[in-house]
Parts: sequence; C-alpha cells; structure tokens
Amino acid sequence: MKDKPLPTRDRILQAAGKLFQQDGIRTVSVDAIAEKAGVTKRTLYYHFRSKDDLIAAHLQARDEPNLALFKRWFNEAEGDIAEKVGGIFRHLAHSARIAKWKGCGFLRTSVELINLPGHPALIVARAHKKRVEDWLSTIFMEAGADNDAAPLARQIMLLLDGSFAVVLLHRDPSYMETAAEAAARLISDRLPVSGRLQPIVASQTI
Amino acid sequence: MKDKPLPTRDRILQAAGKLFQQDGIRTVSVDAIAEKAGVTKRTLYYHFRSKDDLIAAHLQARDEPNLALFKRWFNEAEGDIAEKVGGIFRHLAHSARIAKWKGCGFLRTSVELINLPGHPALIVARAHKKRVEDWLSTIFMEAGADNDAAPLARQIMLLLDGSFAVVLLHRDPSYMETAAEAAARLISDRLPVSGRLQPIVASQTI
DNA sequence: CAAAGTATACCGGGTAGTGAATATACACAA
DNA sequence: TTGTGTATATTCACTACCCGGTATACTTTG
Repeated sequence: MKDKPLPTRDRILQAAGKLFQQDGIRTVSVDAIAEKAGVTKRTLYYHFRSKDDLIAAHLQARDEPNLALFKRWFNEAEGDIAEKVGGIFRHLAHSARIAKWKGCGFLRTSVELINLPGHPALIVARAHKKRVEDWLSTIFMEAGADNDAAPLARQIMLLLDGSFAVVLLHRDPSYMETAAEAAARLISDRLPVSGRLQPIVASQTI
Repeated sequence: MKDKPLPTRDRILQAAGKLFQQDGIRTVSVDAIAEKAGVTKRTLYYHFRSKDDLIAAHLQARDEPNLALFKRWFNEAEGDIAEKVGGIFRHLAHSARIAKWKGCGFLRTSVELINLPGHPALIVARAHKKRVEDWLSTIFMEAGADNDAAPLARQIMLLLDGSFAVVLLHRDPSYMETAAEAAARLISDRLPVSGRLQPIVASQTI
C-alpha cells in the first residue's frame, strides 16, 4: 500500500517484531534483526541501548494495538456479553489456524526471560495483561456483575492465557472454542438477565 | 537420607533437571550441566547423543512423577469432585508461593523450542499433558458426566495451564485460587448430584 | 560547521559438539 | 592365581562458530 519510507527506528522495531514473533527472543540475534531491517548493527545500537531495551520497546509497541484488537473483536460480535467475549476466542482460534501463529508474545516473554526477574520487558508484559484484565472487569462491572466483576475478569484471563499456552503446545485451536464455552458459562452464571449489554450507541438489537 | 551413588546418567539427568527448571532450557549450557553433575562434558555426550536428546529425556523423566503428584493431591483432598480438583489448584498455589517456583516445565518447553516444530521434547510434552487430561476425563466419566466428561477435562486443563502461565507472569499465586473457583463452577454445573465420587471398588451404583 | 546517522572491522567470551587417548570392570584362558 | 582381551565409561584438549556490544571513522543533512 503506502510505502512511506518509515523511520529507521520503526523499521528496526518492525523487523525485530517479526523475528521475535516467529522464532522467539533468545534465539534471534541482534545481527539478524539488523540485517532484516536493512541496517548495520551499529545503527541498531544507536537507536536502542541494548538488546534488552529493544525487547521491551518491542512489547511496548505491541501493547496498544493488541488491546485494540481484542476490543474490536468484542465489539463486532453479536449477542450478549458471553457471546461477545466468545467472539474474542473465536477470532483467536481463527488466527491460530494459520501456520505462522505463535501464541502470545507477552506470555512467551515471561518464559524466555525466566532467569531475569527484573527485566524491563516483564514489566511491560505484566502491564499489558493487566490492561486487558481491567478492560474486561469494566465491562462486567457495567453489565451489573458488581463484586463479581473483578474475579470474573480474572477467570476469563485464565481461560484466555490458558488457550494461548495449550494451543501453542498441542497446535489444536479447537481448545479455544472449548475455552469460549467455559467463559460463556462462567459469565452467564454471574451476570443478571443473561447479561445483555445496555445499548451504548443507538440501535443495539434488543 | 540414602546416598546411593546414583548412576552417572541419572546424575546428569538430575543436574539438568535442576538447571532447566531454574533458568530455562536455552540459557543453560551443556558445560554448566556437566559441571553441576560433576562430570566432563564428553561423558555427558557419551550418555546423551545431543543436548536436544537430553532435553527430551529430562521431560520424559518428569512425566510419571508429575502426574503422580496430581493424583495424590486429588486423592488426598476431601469432599466432592469439585473440591478434590480444587485441591490440585491449592497445592499448586502453595508451591508457587516459594520463590524458586518456575511454572510448568512442559509448557515452558513449547515456548523455548518454538522455532523447532518437530523437536522430540515437544512430543513428550504433548503426551504428558494429554495423560493429565485423559486422567481427568476418566474421573469425570466415572462420576457420571457422560458426554460432558471430555470437554470438561479440557476446560480444567485450560484453567490449569492458564494458571501456570498467568502466575509465572504476574508472580501472584492467588490466581490459582481464582482458577479453583472457576473449575468448581464448571464441574458442579455438569456433574449430577453435586458429583460426589462413587466408591470405585465393589459397589458401583447402577 | 555541527549534529545525526551509518559503515567497517573488531573484541572477548560463550556455544554445541568431537578426536584421541585413557581408565575401569569383568569374562575367560593358561 | 595370573595374564589378557574387550566393552563400557571417562578425561583433556580442541575446533569452529556465534553472540552482544564497541572503537573509530565516514557520510549525510540542517
């Protein structure tokens, strides 16, 4: 589409993103990232202080778009809240069916950096997951779950991240539909009136 | 206790186990394992064809004891099936509260070897998780869940592996109690008579 | 000119894996 | 009992390579 020449820093981030997603963090060398970005290693180190910095910056760059995607999937799905949350799982299952899918980069980071407890990328990853959880919690709260909203959001997160882990291992996206079903049960158990969302815009179907 | 001199191969396996668990697979060098086992690297390569072989052997060695632990935690817990499954999560939470806890080695392997789809260790890891799932499925089946047994077992696995992933990231074991509560809801939703386990031996109720 | 950005070439250290020789244990013959 | 052959088990020293990071000098651009 638009081949806007994209600033060097962003080209590096983009190259790093593709490689990290595909092959993991530790196996991807700085040299490989620099080459993929069409830049020498020295240039990369001009824009990022270290590989660790680059990793954190990479996750930071993924934070917002990732959350936005979840919101879109939720909003575009039809039905009550249980079904709208199910929409997230269904879209995830769809993604997982393409060969290149490699699970959740934020969770994977916590595994790859397991021996570096204070790593800056871990802080970014935790913040991201918390944002998603808080967003879910808000939704349940607005739907009248009251005191159940927070624990319910946590349970959905467990199913969500569980899906990432299990599907990454077994390479069987149908687990995500199983997760969607579990989420639906947990949600409709605790939401009043089967939790149909109040019309936000104008014409929400009644 | 008993300082039986333990065959070399097992000493290597044990050393590898500790290091892999603590620091991950990729970051631990063969040299480090050999040193920890009190053995030269060359003798390590006498007992294992490659590091990849060693990884697979390590997971294989953990398969049986790990499952046995789950079974013990389940059996020792009091109450109906929901509570007995909850016992697994509670024991897990207890483990996770000690500093050295590092999540599930089987799941972590699938992350660390993400760019080696055919790696033998992945096959071992998948088989292990399947064994756990099948064991749960059998339990639910015997409790009368019928057609719901298999999907229910998968949902418990999602919560279980989700717990591993989430707690590893956030370092907050209370998620495991949230998972236990979700599991209890999903189970008692689908088990008849609140799912108290029938005596297995003679008197199976018809 | 000065600052930002890029290129070449390099360093010290760590990696998985190997070659060749040696040590140990045990079977069997004298 | 002693000597010898053989398979198992172990060691030391080594290769060939890859990694994150850097010193220095050059080029572009306001």
